[in-house]
Amino acid sequence: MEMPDPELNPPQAEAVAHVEGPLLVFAGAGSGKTRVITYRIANLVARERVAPWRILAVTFTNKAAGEMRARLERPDMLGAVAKDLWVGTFHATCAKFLRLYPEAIERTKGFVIYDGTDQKAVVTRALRDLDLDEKRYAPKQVLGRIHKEKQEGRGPEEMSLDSYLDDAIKKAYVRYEQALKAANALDFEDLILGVVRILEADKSGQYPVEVLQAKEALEKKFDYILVDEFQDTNTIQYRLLQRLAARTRNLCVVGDDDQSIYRWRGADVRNIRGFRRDYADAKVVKLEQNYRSSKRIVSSALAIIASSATREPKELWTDNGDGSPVRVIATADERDEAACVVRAVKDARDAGISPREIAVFYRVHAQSRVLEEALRSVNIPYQIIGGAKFYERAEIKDAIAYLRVLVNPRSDVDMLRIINTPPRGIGNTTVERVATYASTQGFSIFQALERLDDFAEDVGSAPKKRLGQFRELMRGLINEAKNRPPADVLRMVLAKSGYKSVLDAEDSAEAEGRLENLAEFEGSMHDYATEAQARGEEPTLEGFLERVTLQSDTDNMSEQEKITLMTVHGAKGLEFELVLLTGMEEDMFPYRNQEPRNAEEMDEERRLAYVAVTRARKHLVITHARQRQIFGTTRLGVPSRFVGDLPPNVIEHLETPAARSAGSAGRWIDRGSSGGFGDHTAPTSSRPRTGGGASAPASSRSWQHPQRGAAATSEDGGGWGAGPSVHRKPAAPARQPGERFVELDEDAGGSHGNVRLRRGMPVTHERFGRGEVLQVVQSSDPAVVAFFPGWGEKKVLARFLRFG
DNA sequence: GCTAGCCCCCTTTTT
DNA sequence: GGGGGCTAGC
Repeated sequence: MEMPDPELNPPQAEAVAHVEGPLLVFAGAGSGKTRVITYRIANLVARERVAPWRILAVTFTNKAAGEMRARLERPDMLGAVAKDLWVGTFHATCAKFLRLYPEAIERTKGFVIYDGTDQKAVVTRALRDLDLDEKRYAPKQVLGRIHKEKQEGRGPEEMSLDSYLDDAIKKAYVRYEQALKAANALDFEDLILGVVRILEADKSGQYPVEVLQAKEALEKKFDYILVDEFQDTNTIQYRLLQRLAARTRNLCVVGDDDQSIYRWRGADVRNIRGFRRDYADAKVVKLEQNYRSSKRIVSSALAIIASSATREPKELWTDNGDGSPVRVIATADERDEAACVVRAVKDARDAGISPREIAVFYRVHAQSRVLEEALRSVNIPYQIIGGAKFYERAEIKDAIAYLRVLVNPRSDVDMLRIINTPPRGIGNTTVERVATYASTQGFSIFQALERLDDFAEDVGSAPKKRLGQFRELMRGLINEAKNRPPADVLRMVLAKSGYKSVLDAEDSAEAEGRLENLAEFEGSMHDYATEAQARGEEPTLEGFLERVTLQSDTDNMSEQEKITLMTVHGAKGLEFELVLLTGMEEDMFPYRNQEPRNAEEMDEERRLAYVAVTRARKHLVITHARQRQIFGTTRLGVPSRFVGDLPPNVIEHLETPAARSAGSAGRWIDRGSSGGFGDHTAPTSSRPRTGGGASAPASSRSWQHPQRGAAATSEDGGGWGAGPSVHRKPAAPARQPGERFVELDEDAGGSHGNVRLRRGMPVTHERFGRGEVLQVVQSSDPAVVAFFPGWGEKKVLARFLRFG
């Protein structure tokens, strides 16, 4: 078992060779981070003779974990001994440990993990039980708050009560926790928090022996801990790491503050600074050489991230060649954009680029449909990551609910889901009665059914009979499920519950689709069984269910000859030869729904754009549309401020014919000298490229950098709603990055700047004074028909109005 | 008790 | 545009 002799640059080698004590690695995009982590692990095992099972490597996704393990298992790395490493996500790792000591967190062996939908169902019930108005306390909001508290490591008792609503939220939190415990269930946060609580138990005598035993085992468990994507850890995860590493302090964290894109779900970049504070003696290594992308791509990325407010000082650079220009293509609308993507993909394929090396990114899933349609219509194979999730389809959730009840009959969320699915004459009223009886007696639904006679007077004789039949069905299934392969259990459940026959009888395309999905689901159970056996594990229903809940969309990415469509978030950690970044318009990317973004949110959008751009190795194509239909409305779009940030000397502006005829003046622009694949966008009629700054002629598509400098100062969207823009040229028909656009509702609404318009909304016009919107007129320069007292109905351009 | 239709809302999403 | 949740009416 010899260490490979990798070619590492000096900082990489430094990080790999570091053995004892804390280590902080700043790993710029494409700087060979994965390589450093794997080599470091190999070094620990092969050279430092550390037992592999005493090393924990935490990754961001299961896929990343699988790849890391696969690399380490290669014969030229560690080979078979790598199997003993603990490699996994925070959640999978904690679940694995808690399965060993479920009593320490007041659960039993078969505990289930509730996903977001299940969690929401529990909260909704809790709110109902507490008689809290669902309007005032939206389940989603309350759940969000509970998560936040948990991510910060606070139970209901430690909650800070800031507003008058918090009292109720605290009650809901308490109830939620009770319900999970009663159901022998955990949510995602519980996995982390549970382990932290074990580790933080003291010997004061108030903790049961199970907890102290688990604590002792866990404290001794790991000698070396490595964490990838550290910038996206949250408070509780960082606390977990600190506790796990308390004994040895051999904690190595790897991250890049510029790629922190999960603040909205609790991730805290400040953990990086916290690490420096908490481990003042930590060795700090910066990986700044990018091996992935061309110079043009790297400088584009740097230009985007440069104006981010808080950054660790570092400079990404590359030795790679200039590469082909970054193409920025103006398109007429989302269909034209999709057509443009199709052409680019075809050209790339013709140029010999493998489809698996091509990715199409967008900011929100809603953008994917049009792209999918376009690709399908020309038979370009694609895979789409995320979006309508397979496991969230009703029939799959139903099947999972049945399976989970078999493993864990106390799981009420699941019982409530299947008790009348397929319809078996047990209506809401009956279900509510059972649920009420159960909760007042402290029973689970299933336990309540076992005591059906005790509350028989509450339900009529017919419902009682049906409840009895359902109970017998479930008893039978539980019995027969024992010692059967998971896929067999599923087939049995679908047959005996009547689920399959109901779908069979329906004879509709929709039912057909559901049956296909269930067949696919069964296939995934077979896959799981095969994989488990390959690892030398017994395939179990519990194991399968855990995998289903803890797996991510990217985990299912295939290596087929297909191009990949995904959100920018999904693209983290990946790389492609060609990246097509679509929808680069203000308010699409940076995305904004209703509220204006604050500076922090804008910074996160910026980092997201940085992540998107740095995924590309050789070619980067950025598209934007002048007009876009999304969420049922048409928006007029101006190029994203991030496009405006790109250095003029690396980009090439192009325009589709449709964009040209639809939009303002402008022509195909092509330097002719551009490398890269096909030149589909380049009719020969070209005029000199606009470049060199603000002196570009106003009539051309000169928006690439008309207001450099100004844009940087209005970073948080200060121009929005703050009256006429401070950094745009109002006279030019060509719109500027950062300029406001108008969103039009079908007949009566829309938004202008950060204002969402409705019919009847008050507006103010400089000459006509205050009025009321009657109609919105969609055109390249949108207008409204409004009624102004004293003037009557007037059609005025939206950009001359103030709203309110 | 069931279901058709209506209304509302809409980031990103791991796990 | 489309999915999910709720209501009203059968």
